[in-house]
Amino acid sequence: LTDLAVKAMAGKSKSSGKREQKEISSLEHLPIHRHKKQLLQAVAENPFLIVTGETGSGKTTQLPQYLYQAGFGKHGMIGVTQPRRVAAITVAQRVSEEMNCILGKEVGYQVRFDDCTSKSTVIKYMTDGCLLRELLADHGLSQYSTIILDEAHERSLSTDVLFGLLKNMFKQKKTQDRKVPLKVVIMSATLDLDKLSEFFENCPIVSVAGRTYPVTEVHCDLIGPKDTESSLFVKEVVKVTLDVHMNEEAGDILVFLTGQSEIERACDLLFQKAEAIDYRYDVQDHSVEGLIILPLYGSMPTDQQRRIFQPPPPGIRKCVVATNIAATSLTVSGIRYVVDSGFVKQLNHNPRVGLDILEVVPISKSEAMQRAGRAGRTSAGKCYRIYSKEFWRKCMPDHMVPEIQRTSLTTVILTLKCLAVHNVISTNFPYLDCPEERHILEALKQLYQLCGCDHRWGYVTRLGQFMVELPLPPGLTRALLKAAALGCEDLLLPVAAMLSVENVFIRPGHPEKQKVAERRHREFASQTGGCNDFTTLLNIFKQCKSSSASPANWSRDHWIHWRAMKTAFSVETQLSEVLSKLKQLKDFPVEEFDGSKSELLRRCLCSGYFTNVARRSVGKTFCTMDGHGSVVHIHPSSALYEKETQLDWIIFHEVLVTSKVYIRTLCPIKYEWVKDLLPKLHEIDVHELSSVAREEQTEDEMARWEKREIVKQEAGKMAEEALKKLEKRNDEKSVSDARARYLQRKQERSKD
DNA sequence: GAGCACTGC
Repeated sequence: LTDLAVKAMAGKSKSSGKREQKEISSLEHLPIHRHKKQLLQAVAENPFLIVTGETGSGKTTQLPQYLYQAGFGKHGMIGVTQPRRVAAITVAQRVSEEMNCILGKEVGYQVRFDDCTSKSTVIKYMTDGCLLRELLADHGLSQYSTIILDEAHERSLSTDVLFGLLKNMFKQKKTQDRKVPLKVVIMSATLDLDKLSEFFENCPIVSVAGRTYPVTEVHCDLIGPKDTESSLFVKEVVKVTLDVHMNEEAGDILVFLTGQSEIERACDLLFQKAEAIDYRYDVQDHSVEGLIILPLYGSMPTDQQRRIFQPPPPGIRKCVVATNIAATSLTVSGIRYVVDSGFVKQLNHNPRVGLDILEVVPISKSEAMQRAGRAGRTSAGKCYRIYSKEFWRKCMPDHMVPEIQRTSLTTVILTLKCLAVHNVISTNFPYLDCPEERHILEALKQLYQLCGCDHRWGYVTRLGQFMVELPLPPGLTRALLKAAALGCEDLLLPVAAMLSVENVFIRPGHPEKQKVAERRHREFASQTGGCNDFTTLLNIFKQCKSSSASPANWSRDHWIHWRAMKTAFSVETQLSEVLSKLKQLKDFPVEEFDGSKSELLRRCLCSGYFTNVARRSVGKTFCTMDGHGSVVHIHPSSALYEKETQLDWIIFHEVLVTSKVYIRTLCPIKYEWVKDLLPKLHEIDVHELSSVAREEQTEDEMARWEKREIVKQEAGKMAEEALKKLEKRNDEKSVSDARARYLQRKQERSKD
C-alpha cells in the first residue's frame, strides 16, 4: 500500500496544514453546517435523499457525523462509498481525527487488501466495489442502518449497479427482517438531479453551497468541429500554454491531455522553446524561462509524482501536463490556470465486433466544467479551452456516457443473477441509464458459454456462483476454476494475478535503453521455450518472488515494474485464499486430467479462453472463431511475433485496436482441445437465454429469425466501420491489403 | 515492428 500511502499523504499534508491553523470549531463554518437540521429531518422522513454540493461543502466528512450524532448508528453502521481507494482512506483518516478516535475503531475504512474496521466501527468508508461484494454475502445489508453513495455523478459501474439494487430493496421490501428500514443518501455534484430524484421515488434534494472561487472560461477557437487529428491538439495546447505563461499573472498551470505519448510530445515542444533538454533522461529540475514542466500520468513512477505536489520555488511557475488523472484522482494544489484540450482517451466496448477499443473522443460539457473547476480551488482562476464555442455546441455531449453503457456487462450480469435478479433486462431491473439490449444479450451469451448460466432461461449455475467470488474477468475465472478442479491452480494463480495488473514490462523512452530492456524481456520468454506468453508471465512471477536479492532490485535490473509486481503478489494471495475456501465446499468439482503435463496450463486456459480462439488465415494474419470472424495480428511484444507461419490454432488474452487489430498475450493450442467447446459459441440463441426475462416465451419463430438477421447485418456494418477507421491510420499498401482480406472473407462467408 | 485513459473487486 506504499503508493496509496504516498497519495494519501499528499492530500493529507494539505488538509492537516489547514486544520492546524484553525480550531475544530471551524467545522461549524462549513457550508453544510447550516443544513444540519434539514438534512437529519429529510433522512428521518424519507427512504432516499439526494444531497448535492460542490467541492468544499463538507458533505463527505460531515453528513456521516451528523447522522451518527443523531443516533442513526445505533441499529447498524453508516456506510459511505467512494469510487476510489485513496479517497476512502484519506476521508476516513480525516473523520477519525475530527471525532478524536483511533482510525479503525469508531471510524474505519475498507478497500481491497486493506480492511481497517473493527466491531466498534460505526462510520465505515469503503469503495463502491467493496459494498457490492458485501451485498453478495448479505443481500439485506443487515450490518448497515444507512448507506451513503458519494460521488454519484461519476457514475462508476459499481455505483450504477448499487443504484438499481438499493431501489429494488426498497421496492421489494426485502428489509422486513430489519428493526429499522435502511436509509439511502446519494451525494452528487449538480448533474441530472431531477432524473436521479425521479429514479429514487421522487425523493427530496438538499443543495449545499460549495466553497470554490469563480473561474473565467476562455474559448481559444483553435479547434473546431472538423478537427479530429490528435497531432493537432497537442500543438495547440502547447501554444495556449506558452501564451498563458507569458501573459498571465503568477499562478500554476494544469494542462489536460489524453495520454502518455501526447504528454511527452507536449513537454518536448515546451522545452524546445528554450533549449533542447530531454527531461525523460534527467530528473533534475528544468525550467523554460521560469516555467517548471511536470508530466503526470498513471503509470509514472511514484517518486516523480511526489514533485507534482511541491510548490515551485519563488518566482517560478509550475506547469503540470496531465491526463484525466488530475480531474478526479489527484488534486494538485495552487492551480490558477487550466488549459483544456477537450479530449479524453476512453475504452469503449463494442458488442457487434466483440472488441474493446481505446479511442480518443471529445469530453462532455460536464467533464469540461469539472476540469475548469480545478482552477478555482484556492483563488479565482481562468480556464483556457483550445476549442471553439461551436465545437462545444456540436461535438461535446452534455454528459459522459456512463460506464455501464460502455463496458462488457458479463461480470455485472453474473453479479445480478447471484443476487437473485434473474431478469436482467431493463423491463425488470431498474437501471438509471439502461445499457443497450445487445450489450446485455452479448453478456448473457458469454456467461452461458462459460457455463456461468443455464441453457434454459439463463439461470445462474453452481459454477456461476463460484465464479462470482473471484475478482477476475470471467474467462480467466473459468480457467482458474478448471485448474482448481484439476488440482493445478498453482500454475494458473500467478498467471491470473499477472493479467490482473497493469503491464509489468518497462518500456524506456531512450532508444538504447529500450533495446537493453527488450533483450531482458525476451530472455524471460526463451527461458520457458519461447512460445507461450502466459508461461512467460508465470516465469517472471516466480523469479521475482524467489529472487535472492530484494525483489525490488531484481525488478529494476530486469526492467520490470516493481509496483505492478507487488500488486500481482497481493492479487495472487487473495485469489489463492478465495479458491481454498471454495475448494472446501462439498460440491466443488474435482476432475481428472488425461493429457500430458506440458499441456496442463494451456488446457486450463482453453476452458476459459475458447471464446478467444483464432486460426491462422492468410500470411501472418489470424481469424477469430467467435462468430465475428475478425482479422487479427499478433502484437510485436509477443514471443510469437514473426513466428506466425509456424502456428495454426491459438488462444489470446486480449485485443488491442491501434494501427491494426492486435492480439496480445497468447499461446498455441491444438484444435482437439477446443473442438468440443467451439460449438458452444454458435449453438445458443441469445434470445432464448433472456426470454424468461422479457416474458416473451410465446414469441414465434419468425420474429426471432428476423432479429437474428438484423444482428448479422449489424455485425457486417460494424466490420466495415472498423475497417474504415483503420484505413485512415494505415498507409495505402496496408489499406489495400486489408480491403483484399475483407473482400476475401466476405466471399468465403457468402460461399457458406 | 508496437506505443495502451482511469477506476474497482
